[in-house]
Amino acid sequence: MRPTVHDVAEAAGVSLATVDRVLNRRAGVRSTTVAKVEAAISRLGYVRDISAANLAKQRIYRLVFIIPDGSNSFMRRLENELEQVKLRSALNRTDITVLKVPAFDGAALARALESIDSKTISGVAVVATESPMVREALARLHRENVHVVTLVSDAPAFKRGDYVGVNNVAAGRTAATLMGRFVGRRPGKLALVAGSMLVRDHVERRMGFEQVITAEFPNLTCLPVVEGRDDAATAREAVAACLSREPEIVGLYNMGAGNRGLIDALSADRAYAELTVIAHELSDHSRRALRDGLFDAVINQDAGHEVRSAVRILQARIDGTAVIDGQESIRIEIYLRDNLP
Amino acid sequence: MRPTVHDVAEAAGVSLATVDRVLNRRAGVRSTTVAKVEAAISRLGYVRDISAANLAKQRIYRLVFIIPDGSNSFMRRLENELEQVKLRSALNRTDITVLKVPAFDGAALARALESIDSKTISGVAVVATESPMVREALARLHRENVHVVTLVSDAPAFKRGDYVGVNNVAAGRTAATLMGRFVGRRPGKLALVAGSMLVRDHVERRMGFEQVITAEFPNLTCLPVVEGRDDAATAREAVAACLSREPEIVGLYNMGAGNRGLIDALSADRAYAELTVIAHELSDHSRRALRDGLFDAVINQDAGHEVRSAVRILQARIDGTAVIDGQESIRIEIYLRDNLP
DNA sequence: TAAATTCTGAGGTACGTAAATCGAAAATTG
DNA sequence: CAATTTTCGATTTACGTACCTCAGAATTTA
Repeated sequence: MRPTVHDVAEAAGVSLATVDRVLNRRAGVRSTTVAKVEAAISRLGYVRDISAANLAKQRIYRLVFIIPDGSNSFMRRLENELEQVKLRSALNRTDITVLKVPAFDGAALARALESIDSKTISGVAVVATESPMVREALARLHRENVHVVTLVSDAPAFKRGDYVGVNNVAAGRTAATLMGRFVGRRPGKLALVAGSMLVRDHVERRMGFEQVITAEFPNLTCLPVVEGRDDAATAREAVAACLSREPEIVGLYNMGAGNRGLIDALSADRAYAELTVIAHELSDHSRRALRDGLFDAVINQDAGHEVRSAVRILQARIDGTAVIDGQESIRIEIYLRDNLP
Repeated sequence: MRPTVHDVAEAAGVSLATVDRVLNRRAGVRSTTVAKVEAAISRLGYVRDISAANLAKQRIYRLVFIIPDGSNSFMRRLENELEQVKLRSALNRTDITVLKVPAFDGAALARALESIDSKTISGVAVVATESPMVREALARLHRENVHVVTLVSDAPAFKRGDYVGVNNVAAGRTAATLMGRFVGRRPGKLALVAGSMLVRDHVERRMGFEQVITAEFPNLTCLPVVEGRDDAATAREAVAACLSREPEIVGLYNMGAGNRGLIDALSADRAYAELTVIAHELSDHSRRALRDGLFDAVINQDAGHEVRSAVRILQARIDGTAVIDGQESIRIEIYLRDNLP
């Protein structure tokens, strides 16, 4: 049977109240007495029963998720997964509020962060944009003991919280290796498609991609990035124009959203079936494209995993328990038509 | 605020004891009264507070994991992950017992299953071998309300539990697509290495692999399987012999354990660096081989994820709560040197 | 209608912890 | 040494649920 506070009190030769004061770091206990209690705790191997504690405490994990508004499909997937988690959140004494802020707007993000009341909120997960105001707002939260995880886009200047997401440079490198290996030795050009080069993710993916292509596949050259602006029609036009302009293209890397437009453009001409196409984000569209042979590989990060990880990490930080690294590390997933989940 | 049993009792116009009887399916409640209570429950959206219930119930999730003994490295990884989970299991009121049984021994497995006391054990996770005795033992557990998940190797005849693991045919197909695409159009032979063809996983992976190679890469032919017997020295000898015997080999697929021997054999001759090598299981050895360019890709299933999933699923079945499919589905992971976690 | 049986209510204790009060004891200060 | 402050003990209530008892009400059976 697990030892309880009563056992600890008895073993330490103090009263239950004192054990409680030590456990909850309340004042009014001599340091020698603290030591006695802690000795008893470790001697007995006492661990606090968190569910009982939370029951007594009437604890509710009040978390806030801040994600960008707009049409970015990954953000919409995150939002959708958050809804799923919210449906089950009552079971875990967890209350999640989702705040949507305009994308690429540091000031708006900072305002959202400033609006968080550290009296009632104990954890924040945020898709961070870099800016001094944001940094200061995050620092304020940290000072006021609100735990923070940065989601998807790491804010490198803020090192006091956890990061949930992938390394996008590595994701770009992964795409490049697949591209280079799939294309083979023949020379040719590669078309790069991005939603917008304002998105940090896309910048990083491109960097990783070009690094590897340049260093390891000298037969291939990257064309300037085509911007699809997160819109199917625009993406379709842009890709179609690029493909007809450049007959030597052997491969295409879509580093962001806009798979639908890309698929439309590729479906237009049967000759394009020869192209090696690598895209990001597993969705209904990209799954079908994989099955149909239009896409050769899809790089993905699991939005559901990210949301659940963020919640688990925040809960662990609030409870003061350990996080399981293996469980919370987000993978750069590679999908071919054969290993679709 | 969440509604409690008190609220339900009041709303239904009955006493707390009656609500309790309905909730816990105790006898002695008229069906009309049951209906009244259930109406109130759904009207208020009452959900039982599981941690409070478990506290009151003094519930401990007593789980048994049965895994094969022997040198299979994936099983040893499972065992290791189980140890990690056990370290944290007190926090979750979970008590895990690990039983090791001889590999490939249906009778021994059946005996282990029969030894499980359904009075004290509420969930079993088992790496199942197919056999009538095993099937009967699993059916007994099901009859006695012990929840079962089959781990890694699905026992197809037993459909009353959950499955945690990957589709190994699909894993083999994935390896084949990578192989075919990486090798390119040049003709050649492929060496296949297995631990032992007694292992169901390896049989399935081979089937998937050969399916895809035959159907889609006519330039490639698969050589007969080389058996490494899960032993580094044996594997090294067998692979080296095969490689020197067949000069036309362009690729090598190791569908099971024995990466260490394989790496040794490949390191012996610099000419082998040209080979496309795809292996299973991400370990220190295979990571290094990936980094060094000796391996081109590694297919992996996350042992930690599988163990944690099995535990979560069993807990959910015991509590009668829902399982989150996206969280519990095990992925066929592809690792290149660029996306190593 | 009486007797037997089935339902239901009221109330209690328990699980392990949190948090509070209040008085007593101990330590520190002047 | 007295006055003050700090430390500690004993006890209580509460969280939401489980499970028990016992008496009384409602229903069914004889």
